[in-house]
Amino acid sequence: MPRIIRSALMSSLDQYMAKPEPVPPPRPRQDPKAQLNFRPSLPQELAESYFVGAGYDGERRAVYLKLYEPKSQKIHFWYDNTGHTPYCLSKELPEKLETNQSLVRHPGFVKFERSKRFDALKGEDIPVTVIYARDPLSIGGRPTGCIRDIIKAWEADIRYTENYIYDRRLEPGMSYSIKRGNLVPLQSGSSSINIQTVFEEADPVYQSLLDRWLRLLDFPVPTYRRVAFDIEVHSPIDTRVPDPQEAEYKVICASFASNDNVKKALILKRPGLDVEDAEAPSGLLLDFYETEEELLSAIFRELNDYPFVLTFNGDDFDLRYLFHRAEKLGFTRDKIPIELGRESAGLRYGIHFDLYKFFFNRSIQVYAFSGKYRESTLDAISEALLETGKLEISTPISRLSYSELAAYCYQDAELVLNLTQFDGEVVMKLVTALSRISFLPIEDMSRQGVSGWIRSMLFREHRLRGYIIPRYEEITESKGSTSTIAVIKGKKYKGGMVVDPTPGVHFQVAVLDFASLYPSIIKTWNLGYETILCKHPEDRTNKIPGTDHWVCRKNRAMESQLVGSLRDVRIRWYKPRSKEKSLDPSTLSWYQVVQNALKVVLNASYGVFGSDRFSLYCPPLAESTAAVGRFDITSTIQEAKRLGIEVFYGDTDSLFLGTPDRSRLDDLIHWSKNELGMELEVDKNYRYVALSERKKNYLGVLPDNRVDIKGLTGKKRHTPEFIKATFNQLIEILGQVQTYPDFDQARIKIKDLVQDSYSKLRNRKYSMEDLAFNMMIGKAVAGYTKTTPQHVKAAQQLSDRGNEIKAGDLVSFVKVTGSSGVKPVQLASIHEIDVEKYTEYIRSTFEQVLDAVGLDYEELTGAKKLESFFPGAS
DNA sequence: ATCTATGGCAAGCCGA
DNA sequence: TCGGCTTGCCAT
Repeated sequence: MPRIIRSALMSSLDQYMAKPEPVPPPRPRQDPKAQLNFRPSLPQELAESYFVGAGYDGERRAVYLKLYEPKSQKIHFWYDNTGHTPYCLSKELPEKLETNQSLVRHPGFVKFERSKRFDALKGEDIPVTVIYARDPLSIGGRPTGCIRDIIKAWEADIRYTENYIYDRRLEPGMSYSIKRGNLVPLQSGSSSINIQTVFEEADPVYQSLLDRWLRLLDFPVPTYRRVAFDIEVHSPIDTRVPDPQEAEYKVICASFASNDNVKKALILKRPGLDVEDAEAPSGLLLDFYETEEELLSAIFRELNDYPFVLTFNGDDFDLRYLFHRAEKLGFTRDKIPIELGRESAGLRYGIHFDLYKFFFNRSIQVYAFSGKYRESTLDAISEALLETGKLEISTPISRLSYSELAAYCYQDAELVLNLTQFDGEVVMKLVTALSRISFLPIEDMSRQGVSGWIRSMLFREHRLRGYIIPRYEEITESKGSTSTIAVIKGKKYKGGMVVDPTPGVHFQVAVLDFASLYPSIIKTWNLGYETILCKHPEDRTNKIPGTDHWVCRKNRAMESQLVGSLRDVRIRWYKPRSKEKSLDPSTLSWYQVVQNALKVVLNASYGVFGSDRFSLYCPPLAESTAAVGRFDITSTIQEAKRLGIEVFYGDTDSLFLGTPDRSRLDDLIHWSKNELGMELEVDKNYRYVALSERKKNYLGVLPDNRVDIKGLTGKKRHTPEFIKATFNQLIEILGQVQTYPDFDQARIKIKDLVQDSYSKLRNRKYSMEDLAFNMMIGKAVAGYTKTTPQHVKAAQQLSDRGNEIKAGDLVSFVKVTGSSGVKPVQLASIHEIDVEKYTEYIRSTFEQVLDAVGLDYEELTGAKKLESFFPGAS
């Protein structure tokens, strides 16, 4: 066909794809599976749509993108038309590689191509050979016989869709259109912010990074049309969770809750249950199905309708079960809209977002949601974030009535949906922001940890700059290991510094900290795997204080620039704006989300280099970062003392300082900026701080009487509830103290408090739940070989009675008199409680605080004569 | 089989 | 009985 004609036909004809077939008209439900063939929309023209997903089509041997068009709220597909092919790199020349028969005869081998890459470890361009392959599995992924097993290959263990995204400079979460069959990025140019004035940066490379982040992070987030779903499976044994691989039992119910107001439960009719009796809980639609085939077909139709499908553990249960169950019932693959991976489950049409995986991620748990939920169960997370827990049912699922079953099943779907809707949809916004920062589509990002996000961001930057991505051992071999000795046995290098506290009560204390300490150090010290311990002899004098390491003066490190620019964008742009009350609520909420997403990534950006599972593992880099941190805080303390400022305490990046007058603190802040290049900020002011001799243990009272408690047993999770409650009352009392003499009053109140608690304990007025210690069991009971801690003893007793305890379970136990010393709450009675042990526990918990404020526990409880260590008290 | 790092405390176990 | 070690939880 002549070229001209072909191109004229491009809009109606595509060489790769079958023409879209018209959707068949609805038919009566004779064969429920008949209408399930999934036909993707493959438009030649498409208005601006969000790039939300990517996959590889093995048949067509091409990457496809899932594009979400926000107006119609539908997913459209675009297949690669650039001829991009899987590849890996070799440092050998083609002439040499051609002699390797198993390589050139490999069925997946396509061709060699000479090319160049910048080798950042050497600091020079090197020749490389690009080895193209027929499909990604030929490069790697099969158990044996892959190209990467035949030769020493570079960049051979990156998922192909990720490779594609990096090479094509695609930006997940951003907007694209399709014009004449081609993918076209939205021409937004650069962000509209004047970089130079906000960030005072002259380096053009650095400026372009700042500009990139602002462009990615200021771009709007669409409303994602989505449905949450959940299934219930009949199980003959009430306590057993059905195996999704076997899928041997019937699916009896599925529920859907969507943000376009679908609330329904699909129910399988069962003998002995009368449909007429079923009364739907208000607003919930009940749909009954005669056969399981019909039910599954209806579920699949629903899944094919939504661009986003939310589950809680759908990867490992719901979707997996449905897939295998459908196969068992004779559905052919093309009639099942689910694609199973090894540890994930995807959908043909939409994006599957498994909230369990995302909320389980420790970075998300700790930094994004500041530890509000402790267990990654739907119940615990909803209770913490939505303040609505699950309804408990006592009847086994198999014996519920239709309406009970529907209500029970639906509430899970609704909770899952709500988890993406509360607080102005923060979760969907957060996911979008993280996807843009990591250059990973939502489905991939949400299933990886923060190290995967950082890896992806760095790999992408390597590709962008034409750097070869070093192999793991190249870095460790050329940079060696660490030069400091860790304080804690078994650790690789020395970490942060903790200042010995000055015990006592200190009034008017300012807490200063370095803004993003480690990321700032990575930025100002030009730290990266390529610059630390560089090849240039003249740079050996550029020492990292407190180590034997040096850092390059000539080349800028990519990590330093990336981490530094993310840090700047957070500190100088999003963080201040996230507190500006004058902004409209939705902008404000987006800034808070971005600020938080950046915090999550930045917090991990130093640690990953010290993790031997990280692909750019570089211990001297992590070590140097921590060493500069110690240097910075030590020199700041020195300077503070020189300025006549008292230093009471400090930990890693924070200093507790006396406040002689504000101007002297300003002097210190300026000194830090000028001498260290570090931004020191006043984080908060305490009316008073109580310090004991213990590090990481203190109590600080804020001007509004709120109290910060750090590290004290009374606040820890495992502490029995009654002690926590009493402890909180103690804190309440101390929060009222304004000046020294007020401690007199406080002491009397505390005395009453403690005595009251004692008498309740002796009279067995507390419930078992109040008395229970709650400890997470870190591994299976059998895994404790060295010692048998108390919570393990309790778990053992439960196991003996057939109550299986798994790693990660919370064990509740009480201390009892008798040989074992402990019993799980379920098995103990109030009369066995060991009052002495509990008395002792109260004492030690309270002493931690009372010590610090100079009150003596013995006196308080009347065990010793009344006398105070306190100035101002009699 | 997933996991950024190190420093520090309390409690209890267990062998010397 | 003492002290080192294990464990869990927390601070940064």
